[in-house]
Amino acid sequence: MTITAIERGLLVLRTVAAGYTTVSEVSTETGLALATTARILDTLQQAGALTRTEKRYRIGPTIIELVHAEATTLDLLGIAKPHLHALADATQETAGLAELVGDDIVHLGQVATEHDVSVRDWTGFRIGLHSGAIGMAILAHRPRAEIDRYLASPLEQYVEQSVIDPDAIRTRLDLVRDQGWLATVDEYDQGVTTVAAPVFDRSGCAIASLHVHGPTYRFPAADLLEDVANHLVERTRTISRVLGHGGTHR
Amino acid sequence: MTITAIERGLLVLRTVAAGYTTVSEVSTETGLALATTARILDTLQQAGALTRTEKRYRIGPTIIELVHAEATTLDLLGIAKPHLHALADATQETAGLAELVGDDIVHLGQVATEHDVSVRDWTGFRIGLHSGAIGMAILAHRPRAEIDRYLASPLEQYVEQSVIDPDAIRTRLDLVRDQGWLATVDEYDQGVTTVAAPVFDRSGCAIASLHVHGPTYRFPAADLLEDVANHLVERTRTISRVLGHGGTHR
DNA sequence: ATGAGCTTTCCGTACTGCGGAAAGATTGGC
DNA sequence: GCCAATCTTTCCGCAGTACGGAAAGCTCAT
Repeated sequence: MTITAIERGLLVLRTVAAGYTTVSEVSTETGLALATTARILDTLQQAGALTRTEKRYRIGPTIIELVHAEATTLDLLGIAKPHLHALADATQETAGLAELVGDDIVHLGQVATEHDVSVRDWTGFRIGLHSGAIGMAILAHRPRAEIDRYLASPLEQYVEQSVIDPDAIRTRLDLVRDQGWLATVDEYDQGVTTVAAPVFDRSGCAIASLHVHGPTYRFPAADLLEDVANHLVERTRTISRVLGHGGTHR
Repeated sequence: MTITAIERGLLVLRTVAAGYTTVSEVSTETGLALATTARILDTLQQAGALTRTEKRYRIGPTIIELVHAEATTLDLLGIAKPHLHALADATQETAGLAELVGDDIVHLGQVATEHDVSVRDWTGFRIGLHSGAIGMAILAHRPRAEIDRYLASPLEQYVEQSVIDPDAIRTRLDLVRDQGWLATVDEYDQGVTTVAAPVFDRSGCAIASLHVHGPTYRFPAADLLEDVANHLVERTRTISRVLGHGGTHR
């Protein structure tokens, strides 16, 4: 059973987008009663989904914001996808992309190698920035006030090895800024090592990170951490450039 | 009184756009009961406002289409606005822009001169393509099959002087193609003369038209029709170029 | 096999959303 | 200025929709 009022709300939005902009035009086109149409239009307007000029309605900021959030995400993943494939091939481990949303990271997508038969898919998963390399790679390149505010708030201990001491986290953030990447062992998930590097937007703020992760017992292979990290940083530099940034190390 | 179900639908959409993508995440974030949240998500998904991959939701095509319709309209009007002002100044009459929507035109905006104190604002008004110069300027530069289909359908007689004979309309369309513009007297509205020219997109199809209109008793001034038409065509050529088109007459 | 956590479905019922009608507002013709 | 036409807004009685607690179902880790 679906909700008729929501269906009608969407029908009215589509009708307005199609160019029928007054109460009576929308009522005629949708077949809804005038009073019903007026009430739906008013509800959508008060919620910001429609705006009203005199007696005519048009699509409002709330709808535009929905798509902006979605389109930005789709663009970033599209740009990153070939790089994720390249990283997965080069390292023979899972490569992934996560973006900053509020004080959390959200996984946008990942690419596994063919021999990773039972790899967990983190796509859509959301977790705090301090949870591991993926989040701290981003946090290190956020405005100072934002970092201070985040570290002043209570930090959740996701696993036994979660680092929640602000000073210890600051040390890690310094490391990210110095070398351009961060590796964490067993923090994001038990038995998983993660190497991550930040992706920058035009303004120089980190908005996402790219990472490679694998089981700690085999990843990274002996003496190959720097190699993986260099591959990673090279890819994030390219992606950042596409987004209008000059790269971390000029 | 507004409609709670529609408000909740929009709240759920905003929550998904913010990165909370599963039923339980959305329920927790919004404070809605699990069953309620599940039903709202399902309704939005069936209407195309959300899409679902496994147990995660994201913004769907219906919402993206809403904004596309709106954004395209806003872009075109923004581009045309300075030209409308220039035309209004040059002719001392009202200049306007209308776009093609289905088999109709919809007025996007108009600019009146200061001495037009009681001019009617057609913004948002929708009417068939054959209603006058504004629509026929567009129809003349649509694909042949589309013109045939339109002229084969019953045509509404909006006013006494409406031309609804397909052969007579085809003659007018030929005229538009020959000279680049069309003038009609008393057809769009009683006592109003309209001069219109088409605006082209990148592919060479007319998607909108620019027009100047005024009371028939004074517009256009004696022997100045060609002058007004030339101003108009010049402006539509510039706008079309911005949209990626080479112009009607190379 | 079992427990935890999440999703889906059920179902009794309260109150939300509905629409016809009336009141109000605007516009244009005379 | 008056009046008719048309559109918008508001009212209100009521039918049935949407609600949410609870249970059933599913998935995954141990």
